[in-house]
Amino acid sequence: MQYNFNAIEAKWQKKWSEEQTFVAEVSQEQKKFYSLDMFPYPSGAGLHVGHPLGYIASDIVARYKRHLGYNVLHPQGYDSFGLPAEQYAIQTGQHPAKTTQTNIKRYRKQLDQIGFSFDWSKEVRTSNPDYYRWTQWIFMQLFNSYYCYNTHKAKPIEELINHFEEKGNSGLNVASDENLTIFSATEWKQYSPEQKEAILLQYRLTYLAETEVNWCPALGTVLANDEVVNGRSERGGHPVHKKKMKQWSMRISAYAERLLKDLNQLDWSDSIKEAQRNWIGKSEGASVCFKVKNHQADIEVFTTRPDTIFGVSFMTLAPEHDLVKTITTSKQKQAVEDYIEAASLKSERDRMADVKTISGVFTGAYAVHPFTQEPIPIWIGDYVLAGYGTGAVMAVPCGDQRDFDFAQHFNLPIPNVFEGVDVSKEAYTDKENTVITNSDFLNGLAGKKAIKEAIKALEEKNIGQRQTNFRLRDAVFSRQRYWGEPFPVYYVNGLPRLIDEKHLPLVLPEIDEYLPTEDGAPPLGRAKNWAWNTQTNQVVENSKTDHISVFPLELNTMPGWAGSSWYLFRYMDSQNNEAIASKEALDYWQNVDLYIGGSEHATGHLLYARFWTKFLNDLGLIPVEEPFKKMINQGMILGESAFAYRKKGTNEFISKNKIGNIEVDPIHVDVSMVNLSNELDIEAFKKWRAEFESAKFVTEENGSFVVGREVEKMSKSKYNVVNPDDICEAYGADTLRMYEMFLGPIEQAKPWNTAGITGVHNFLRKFWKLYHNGEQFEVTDLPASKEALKTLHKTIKKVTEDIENFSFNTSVSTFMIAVNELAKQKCNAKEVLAPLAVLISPFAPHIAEELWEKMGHNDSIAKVPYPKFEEKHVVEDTKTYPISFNGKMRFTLDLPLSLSKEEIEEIVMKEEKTMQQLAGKTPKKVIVVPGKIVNIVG
RNA sequence: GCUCGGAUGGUGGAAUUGGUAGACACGUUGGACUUAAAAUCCAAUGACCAUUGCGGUCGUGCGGGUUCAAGUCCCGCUCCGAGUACCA
Repeated sequence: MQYNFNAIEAKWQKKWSEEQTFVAEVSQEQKKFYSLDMFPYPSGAGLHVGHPLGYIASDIVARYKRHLGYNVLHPQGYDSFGLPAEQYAIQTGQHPAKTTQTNIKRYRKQLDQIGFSFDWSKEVRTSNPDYYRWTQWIFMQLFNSYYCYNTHKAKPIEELINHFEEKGNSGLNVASDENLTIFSATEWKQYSPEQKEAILLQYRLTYLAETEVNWCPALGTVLANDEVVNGRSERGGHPVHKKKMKQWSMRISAYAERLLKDLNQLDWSDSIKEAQRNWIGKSEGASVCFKVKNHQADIEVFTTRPDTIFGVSFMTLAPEHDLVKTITTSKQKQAVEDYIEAASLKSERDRMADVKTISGVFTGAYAVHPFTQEPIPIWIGDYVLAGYGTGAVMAVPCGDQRDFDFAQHFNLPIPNVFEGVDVSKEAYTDKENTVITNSDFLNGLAGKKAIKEAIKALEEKNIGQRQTNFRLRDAVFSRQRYWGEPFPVYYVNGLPRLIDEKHLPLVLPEIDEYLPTEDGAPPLGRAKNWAWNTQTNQVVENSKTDHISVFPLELNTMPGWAGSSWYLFRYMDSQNNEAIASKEALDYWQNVDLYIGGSEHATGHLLYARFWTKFLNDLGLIPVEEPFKKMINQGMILGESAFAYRKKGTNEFISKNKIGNIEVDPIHVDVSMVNLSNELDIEAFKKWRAEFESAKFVTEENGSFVVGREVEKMSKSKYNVVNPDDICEAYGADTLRMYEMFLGPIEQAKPWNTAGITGVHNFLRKFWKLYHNGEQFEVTDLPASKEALKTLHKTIKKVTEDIENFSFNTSVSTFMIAVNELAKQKCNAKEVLAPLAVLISPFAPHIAEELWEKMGHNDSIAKVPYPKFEEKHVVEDTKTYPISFNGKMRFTLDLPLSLSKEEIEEIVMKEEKTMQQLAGKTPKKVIVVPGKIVNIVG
């Protein structure tokens, strides 16, 4: 009988959906297991073959846990706000909601076709008002909270107001902006409501602040670093420069210590935890205050090496540092301004990455060394970043390589403060093994002791103090985009007010074009109805704005990570209209037992979700402090990107072999427009984007246009996406599932390649044939042979271990070996074949269901108890020993496992082949490891 | 640059604690079946030397080291991938 996978798979997918096989409800009698995937962004390119890799793995575990008797929550949804839909809207004029809807439909069809055991009744979409209502609600809770360092918890802002009313703002140990003005209770009471609100914003967990952005005047918008290439916009090649903008920020830095500490309790890979540790970047040291000569100003720096303070020979400020303009001398003014202008064109990443080009300008001003009172020249240099620490460093060239390089480049002195160390060629950065010299009271001290003494002196002289710094910056939360959650905020006299909870969701308004306004306001500035009437609590026409009862609404929207920071809780009770989820559901499902997704989210999504979880826990809204207990990071399935090369600054494309010395920018082209010989379909390319319609092409002699290829992340923005649909069609979902697992370790990245898929497909056909005799289904009730039972139990053991270790590729191999063996043994005993079907059902659920049904069962295989491994079927009494000479295996010998070390040695030494190998020589040593190996050393 | 990964046959990969390197597949080659093809089945397949058989040498990105024994541990590199704070 033919293995008709298309029919079988359609049949069972329909059945699972009709019978709601995988719907999970809170059940106090059953232990829970929450298996979650990072939900997809429904891109126009469709689900690509990289997505299912993780989904298949989590589905295998979900199905496996059901066999073990767990109540499994395994939901799926869509991260459906985001830039690509908006970009598409700009290009085509279609509403992002509409294209998103279309894309979701396609994703759903593709997901269904792979046979996942998702509970679709719990689906969420971050762009649904029913969902983002709660995202807005959480934003409001953040706005209404501050962070107390004494209790290590977020607290209602009212408590802070009470404190202000009683004691002013001194003596508080709470998270806030820097540069606070200290006020008394009396002063607080005299402040106007506007002044009070401005002060409170300095404490709220989400607040407005001036932040630097990449501003592209031609596009009238802010660009991600990603979208800026060599100081120009990726789209259109327009100039981009740094600009300060007032934006919402999230005070994640308040949680830095907890985010760091609680990593220890997570069952995540060490590498991801390490990445988060480094991202949070806790460093201990001191803040030091340098006076500026002939100015009132102070420059504050943070250093982890206060012990080297006598090695300071200059200071470097970020070009954007506030003081630069005031301290620069008239003589240096022009040079400094030019430098600032040049630096504003560079991206932060370029500034960090480019250590070879050393640049900087002297401001003409001097600081005063706090101990020696010597003047220290103040420079600006783009290796110092404004958003980092205080945006200023005390440069110690003998102890820091970047400072050293800077000093050497500009001929600045390099005083040595390390005893017996040569610093003429490079800086000496070892903290521990050094003794300080040329440093007054620090002379002769070493390591931690020197640091401690330095800090003590700084504190005594009141010019600095011990300080713990975090690299983690507060997260900018505003986007100048249309397709995101609107802020539930309106402005009274320029200060933010929240609309009342009752009136959520604040629904995204309609606009005529998805572009910024002519005067550079975000797209929501185009909305005709985007003002808030505080009388009726409704969105009304902008023209009604009177700043008395009708006020303008916020024009920014929230970033992509807002909706994904808490979605795991919404799945528990996704239809709830009263709360993010019911208490009952939150208490039962707790948090995610297994989270599978890419490690590229290591420091983005995974940190923000932890932050929001902790915050919601602080408010008592959820019972857990961490969202994801265990996580597995699937390696990326990489795509082969295609590039067309555009001559710099033109709209002329040059075929790969014609480039020669011409300077070109590589531009991603959609892989679907490129054939197997790497030739581009020029007509399709021209139609692809308006800007290419008038492009010119330099082709090869034969008229073809050749593109470049590179293996990269598979991503819509790289236009290199390959879909799983064709594979399901040609080989079936079970084959796709097993093939993706067979490709290699789940955590390892690999380029997509379908070369081996027939092997897996053939395996499933062989598996099917085990249960058949020619055209007839044939499984007998006769007892199985000893060998067959051995094969089965060996397989149970290995596959189970592999699932527990997330080593799915080796379980597929194990199934292949089992089927090869059972086929050889001509086994068709139900005693073996029934448990085998259960064993394979997490991997290939459709074929397993079908065979299970044929074996006479009416119910789904999904919740059938997992087969039990029995040791007695697999015990071995002999071992094939490798006999090595000097570590090289020469022959093998079958010996009983019961033999002792001495007995083994005796037998081996008597063996004729041993004599041959030794050729009359006496061995120096014989190493016998029973059950493992014999090694004879000559 | 910095942070985190990775590198094993022609290809994807396997190898529990350091203990027979290359399981399982793909591909290739040869054979069976067939009028033929497909499908299926059987055999060989790391490289090199030898080949009548027994065998031997080299071999896990590169260079060192530890060990009776290293793909695995240590030190130093090279190349590739991811992240780098507005792609998601």
